[in-house]
Amino acid sequence: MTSTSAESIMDAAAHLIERDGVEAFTMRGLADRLGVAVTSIYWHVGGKDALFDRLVERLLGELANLPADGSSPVERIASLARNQRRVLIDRQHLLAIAHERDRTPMLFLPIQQTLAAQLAELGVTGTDAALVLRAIQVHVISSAVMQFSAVRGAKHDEEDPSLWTDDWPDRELVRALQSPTDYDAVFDYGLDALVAPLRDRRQPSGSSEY
Amino acid sequence: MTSTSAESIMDAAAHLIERDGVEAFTMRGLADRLGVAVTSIYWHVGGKDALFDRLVERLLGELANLPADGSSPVERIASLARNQRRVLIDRQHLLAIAHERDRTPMLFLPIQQTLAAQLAELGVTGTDAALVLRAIQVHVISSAVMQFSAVRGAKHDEEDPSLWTDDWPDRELVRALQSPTDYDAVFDYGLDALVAPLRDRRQPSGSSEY
DNA sequence: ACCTGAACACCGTTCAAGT
DNA sequence: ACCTGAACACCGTTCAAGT
Repeated sequence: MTSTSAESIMDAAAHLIERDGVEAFTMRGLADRLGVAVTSIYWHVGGKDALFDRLVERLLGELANLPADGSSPVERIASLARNQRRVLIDRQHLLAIAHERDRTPMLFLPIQQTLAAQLAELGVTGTDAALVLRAIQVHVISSAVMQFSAVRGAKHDEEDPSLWTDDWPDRELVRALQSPTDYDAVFDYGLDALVAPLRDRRQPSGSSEY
Repeated sequence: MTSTSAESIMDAAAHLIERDGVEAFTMRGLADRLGVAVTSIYWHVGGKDALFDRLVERLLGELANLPADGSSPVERIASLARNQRRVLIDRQHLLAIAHERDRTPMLFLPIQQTLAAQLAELGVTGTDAALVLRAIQVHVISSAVMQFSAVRGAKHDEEDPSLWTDDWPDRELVRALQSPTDYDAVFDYGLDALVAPLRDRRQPSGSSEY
């Protein structure tokens, strides 16, 4: 009764990828998992490309209607960014697929409108708003894309100590750089810097700059 | 006289990847290009993994000794970041390889020391310096990693206009978001925000905060 | 020391054939 | 409408064999 519908195939694929990673995924492996001939997958969802495209669509769905908590526009923008990031980190493998299929720009879309509304409340509009909006989006998505790869890389190789001369004065810095990167802290630092210029903004009293 | 040394194999591989992309690269294709049997490549440089590792090493070499122009520490930090970014964009395909092999953290290393020196001039040391340093590095590398994928993606698909209701008040914003992203501008905006907190810093008069 | 061809174990995908 | 097995054109890699 493993009714081999398109939807249940996608579920199995997502599960397999989540467990073994994208690079370990094969059509034949998926077919085995489903107890089905490979070719039957082609009938239901199409080839690997179509299957991955559908997975990205799923991720896009999860990104829609994210909550924006906070009592001020700036706080809501930061909240939105953090919530988007959380989903992307939770769905690392789907994010990796979106990346390698050149679909990362689509990840902008789901929260674009909400972000724009919050910026409008701050009086940020037009090309200014577009720039800020994209800067935030690139920060969220690109740092998530890289974190995934970076964290996996950190498990294998030891630090290269030869790059630091032993007489470098700031021992605390050297020690900090030798311990693994806290990507959450790095992300928050960057996000805070990005929204800082928005903090001393008038409410929509007009559009005066300077 | 195409002396098939390890070095000339790497040159050919880099050229092929630069021209046709990473995903189009095959061992057999490289062998054809060199007018040689596939197996001979294995003797000189090893398998595909070893070959890609060497390419990343090359990229690391290019990242060493980047110039840091500017009359103040903050300007030199920004200059360093921009120069690193330029190399990464120029070597997009090698960056993509480094990314998919989980080697992006290694790209931090070549300019880490120079960056630390400039931060020290500003009185930023210890764990503070480590955080700022990593925030800058993540900004440079991750945005470059993503830009590559995003720009290629933008060529295929048209914008999805259904997401913007026609009565959205800010027409200028909608128009700006429909035109392709200017990643240079987005990068500069982010970099500027990241170094902004460093601008109102004392010279190494001490370590007083607040 | 260097290069080769044959062979192996994998891929994704197509297609004619079944029910 | 749904599922199958066989077959094709590719991969990366190993290894015994040549010179």
